[in-house]
Amino acid sequence: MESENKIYRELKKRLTTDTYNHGQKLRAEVLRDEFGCSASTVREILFRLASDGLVNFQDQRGFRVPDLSPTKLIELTHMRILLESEGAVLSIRQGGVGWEASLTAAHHKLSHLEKRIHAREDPTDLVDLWFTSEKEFHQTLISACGSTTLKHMHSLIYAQFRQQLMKADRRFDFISNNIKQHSDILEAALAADEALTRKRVHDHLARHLTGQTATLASESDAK
Amino acid sequence: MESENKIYRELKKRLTTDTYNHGQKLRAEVLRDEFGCSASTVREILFRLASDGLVNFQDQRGFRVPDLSPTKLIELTHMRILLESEGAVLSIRQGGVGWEASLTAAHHKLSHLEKRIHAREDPTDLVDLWFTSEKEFHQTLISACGSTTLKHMHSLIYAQFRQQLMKADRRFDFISNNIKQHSDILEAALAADEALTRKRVHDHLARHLTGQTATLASESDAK
DNA sequence: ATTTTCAAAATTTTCGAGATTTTGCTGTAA
DNA sequence: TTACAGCAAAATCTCGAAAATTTTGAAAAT
Repeated sequence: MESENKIYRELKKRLTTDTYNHGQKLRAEVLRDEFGCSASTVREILFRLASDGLVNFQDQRGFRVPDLSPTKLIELTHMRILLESEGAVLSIRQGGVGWEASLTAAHHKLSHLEKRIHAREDPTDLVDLWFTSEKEFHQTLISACGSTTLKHMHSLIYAQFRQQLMKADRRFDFISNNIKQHSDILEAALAADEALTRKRVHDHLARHLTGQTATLASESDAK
Repeated sequence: MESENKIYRELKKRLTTDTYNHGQKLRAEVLRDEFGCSASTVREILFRLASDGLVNFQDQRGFRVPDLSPTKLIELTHMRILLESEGAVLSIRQGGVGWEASLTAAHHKLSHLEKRIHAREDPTDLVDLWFTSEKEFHQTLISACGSTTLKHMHSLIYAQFRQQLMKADRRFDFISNNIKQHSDILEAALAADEALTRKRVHDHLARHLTGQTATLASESDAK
């Protein structure tokens, strides 16, 4: 079972990075050969990933990588805004110095990495690190919210979001004004400005929604 | 697999009603005998339920019904408030007459049922129906929000909430002012009053949080 | 040329037995 | 009495193969 978790994590990583094509079939027998375990074990893992929303399952038709879906990406973005705004504000209220410190630390790492990537020509080997750091920054942002449930929901949504975005836009996020947006969020959070934090989290996450209809209720409240 | 889904639904029903005790072990071999399938099949189903948060899994130690946790119940309540407020407001904006009609219908059924239960002495045989109707009312409330993802998250949270509440308070919900609260929500929703709908959804769901610290950020906004 | 039929091939699902790990009991020593 | 091994029983996990189902592809019919 320890190896089962290992395989689970490896597959999850592949599904949230760029390894497989959307719609691609995931056959238990193929993965069994690759990982050196039985097909039943793979099947269990694929069921878990299906519950996570990272894999599609159809009765008698096996498992597939989800299709690219702009609609889905919009929905996931809205959920992230909802959960991260809420989690960030709660963290501001309850986090204290410890939280501020860890958020600053997470931002520093991410910021440093983004600068390195910008400097280079071919950042392919730094991409993995960037993904880890970006995720960690957003997780830290909500880490002091006091709700395991909220954090768990967020991690489910985040993984699906990453999966969709990865297929939708291979140029990734570290271009343009992404660095500034992360800094802006940190600034608002450290200032304990709840409304501003909400707005900046929203603006940061909504950057992929260009031209889309505003279907998030909180959006109208966020000025 | 059709039978697998059947077993999944049956187990889910048991876990969200009162069949098992918290902490109780769920042994694959026992369930296998009961459902007439293999232990591996049961194992798959239990893994799915574990991902849904309705069952706890520990490596090499099998599956258990989750313990009663007041903290968890509070967190789930907060998530419900967050998701249902958002979903209700979005539905108000996008639902149209069709949504209003179905919400009225759902409320009518629930209301009728609650009156029947109040009239009787022993409502045990109506309880099942009430659970279905209560769930349906809340699902209908957010049904026109336009986000499959939001609805899916909500259904996960709702099931866990029901599971926890069932163990925490066996007197159930149809006591006290529950009838009025549902009517209030319907009224606010039909009036398309977004702020009032948020407030009434909040008040309705927060009724179990008596004396608890207010850890939900939206709470302070909801006057 | 298109559709239908049917059997072979491929894939998915189910199953029970063997391997591994945990649990509970018993006896021994401090 | 308590603590700690050692051992037996029970439970869990892994696996490969049999059974059931779907897909494929070629021949026959329209």
